[in-house]
Order: sequence, then C-alpha cells, then structure tokens
Amino acid sequence: MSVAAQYHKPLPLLVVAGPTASGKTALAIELSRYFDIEVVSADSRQVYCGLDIGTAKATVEERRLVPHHLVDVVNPDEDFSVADFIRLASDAIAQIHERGRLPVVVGGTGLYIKGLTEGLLSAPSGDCGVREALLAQEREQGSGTLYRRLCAVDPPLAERLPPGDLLRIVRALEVYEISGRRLSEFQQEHAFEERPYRTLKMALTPEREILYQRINQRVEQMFSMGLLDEVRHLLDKGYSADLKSMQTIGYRESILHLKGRLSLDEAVTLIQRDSRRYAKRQLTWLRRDNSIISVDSFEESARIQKLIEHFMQHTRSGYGEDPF
RNA sequence: GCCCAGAUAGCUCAGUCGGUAGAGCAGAGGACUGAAAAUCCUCGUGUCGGCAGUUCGAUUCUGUCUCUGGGCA
Repeated sequence: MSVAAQYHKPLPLLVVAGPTASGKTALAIELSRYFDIEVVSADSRQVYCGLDIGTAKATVEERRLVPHHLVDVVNPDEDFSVADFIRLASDAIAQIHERGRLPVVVGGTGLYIKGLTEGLLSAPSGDCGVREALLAQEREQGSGTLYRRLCAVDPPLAERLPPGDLLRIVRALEVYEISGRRLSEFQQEHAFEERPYRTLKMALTPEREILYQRINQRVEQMFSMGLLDEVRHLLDKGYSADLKSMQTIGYRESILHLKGRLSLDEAVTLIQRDSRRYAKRQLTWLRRDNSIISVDSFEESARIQKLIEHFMQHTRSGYGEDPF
C-alpha cells in the first residue's frame, strides 16, 4: 500500500528557497544529518547538462551524500519549461515518498516552486514557431503591434500587462492562436488553487550586504574553478551562444570574453552585477509569499530542526489542522 | 615652499549670470501561470570639503584652512 493511501491527506514536502549564494545546498546537506531526505532541485539552469560551475550545482560528493533530482536532465540545446519541471519533479517526489523519505525542494526559481506547490493552468504549451512568427510581425509592422492585438483579443489581460512586456504579450497571443481562448480565462479558472502537497516552506534570506559579498566572492571562485574552460568546452561541442541555456548569467558574459568583446575584469564585474540583480528579483518573489518562513541558515539549525519535526509529526498523526 | 587645477549622490561628473541641485553607472521597490538566471514597471539616493566675510539670501562671489592631482623648485 502506498504512503498516500495510508494517510488520506497530501504527502509532506519541504521547500528550501532562497536567492543565489544564500547557502541552500549547504543547508540541505546539513538537514540530511537529521532527516531522511532526498533533494529535488528547483532551478531552471541546473537542469542543463554541462552547465556545472556557473550554475553552482551541488558537488559530486554532496550528491553522493544526498540524492539530487532534476539536475542534468536535458542537453543545453533542448527546451525546458515550468511544465516539464512540474512533471519531472512530481515523478521524483512520488518516488521519494514511495521510499518512505522526505522530499526537499531546493532552489531559487520562484515560478517553478509556485507551479509545483500550487499547480499550473492548463493552457497549451509554448510553440517556438508561433513565437517567432509573432515577433516577426512586431518587427515588420512596428512596435506596439502585438500589444494592440492583445487589447483586441484579451482586454482583461492587456489591462494588467505593460505594453513593453513583449514576452508575456507573445505568450498570451500564442495561447489565443493555438486554443482560441484567452489566457486570462485560463488564469481565472486556475488561480493557483491546487495543493498537491502538504508543504513547509522555508527561505534563506541573508542580509543584503552579506549576500552581495558572497555573490561577488562566488563569481571569482567560479573563474578559479575553471568556468572559462567549461564555457569553451560547451562552445566546442557546438552549443550556440544564443541558446537559452548559454545566455545564463555567467555563461553569456564568459562567451563575450572568449570572443574578445569583454576583458576578463569586465566579464567578472558584469557577472557579479547581474547575479546581484537576479538575487534581488528572487528576494522580491520570496517576500511576496507570506507562507514562507524566513530562516537564517544553519546558525539556527536547532530552530529549523524543530520546525521540521513539528511539521512531520502533524503529517504522521494524520489529523489536526495545518499549523503553517 | 611656490604656482595651477580640482573638491557637488556610493562612483564618474554636469550645473546653478546668487533663490539649497541633475545625468550616466551603481543601487532601491514592485510585477510575474509552459522562455522565469527570462521579461517588464516604478524610484531617488545630497551638511554642494571646513570656517569666516559680503548679501534679505551663498553650493554659487571673496578670504582662509584642509585634502587630492599636476607643475616649478
């Protein structure tokens, strides 16, 4: 009999979020000393094979200590999206539960975590051909073309979207073109109301100054660990510089340096800046989610342990209200 | 020691013919439903080096001091 059938309630899922360089991996390893866990990475770049140093994947030793899922699942020239993530992560989580262990989602991709824990609407998936065609129209018929069309096709969504947000405008028109329905209808129907798991969400949120210091240091560390060799190797294997994966922070600037468009110093400085800005956006995402408990790394390991123990007890008991 | 040029936002600098100031970069806040490390929206950050003088009023003019460049000795 499966664990799910025994308890008639959503199975437990622990989430460890936090901006880049906040110490998520280290915390997960620390937790494995007290709990029987496996890690499910929620990171839109660690899914790519070969992008190791620049995405700060857990080391081989760390992964031997604690199994990591959703790392190295596609090649750098393959498409990957939230939907793919949710599908693969759900499978991995189900298997971890089967083994009687606690899955821990560790990652900084806000949309992935939200989709996994609150569900995703059922609109058609992205279509590169449609996107290309739409963007070509914007180019040929002048900027604002697509936004005007969105105003005609899906007024409620157009009202919420700035005319400059081409990416979302294209997505909305793509959904309409493929399904004949407004994206805003799909959104209204869905509204993030699924709760496939019983979750405890924690986030590492170091002080800004400390976080930025750590980011700056880590970028330099990436170079001394051989980031440039890694990038060169990827290019040699034929992965084009304009692939989504190759436009990842750290990789795009390294490519510019290798092509002689940036000095090494400039590349390092740019990567540091872009990583800081990325971390800032991640923090915005975390602040907005008020179900998240902010924790301060394993300096307060005891408190974190207590939170998790409490969470697990309520899960096993099979009754009582969700205290979180 | 003397001469010259500077000193204004975190940085680089602009400016005010006397009415307490603005660009770029850095930075801050926010949005986010199959590209999300993506994409997009909003926003400034001030003892105008110190002290004194002239003036209704000085960041602006004058004097002086300090500091930083450069030059001459």
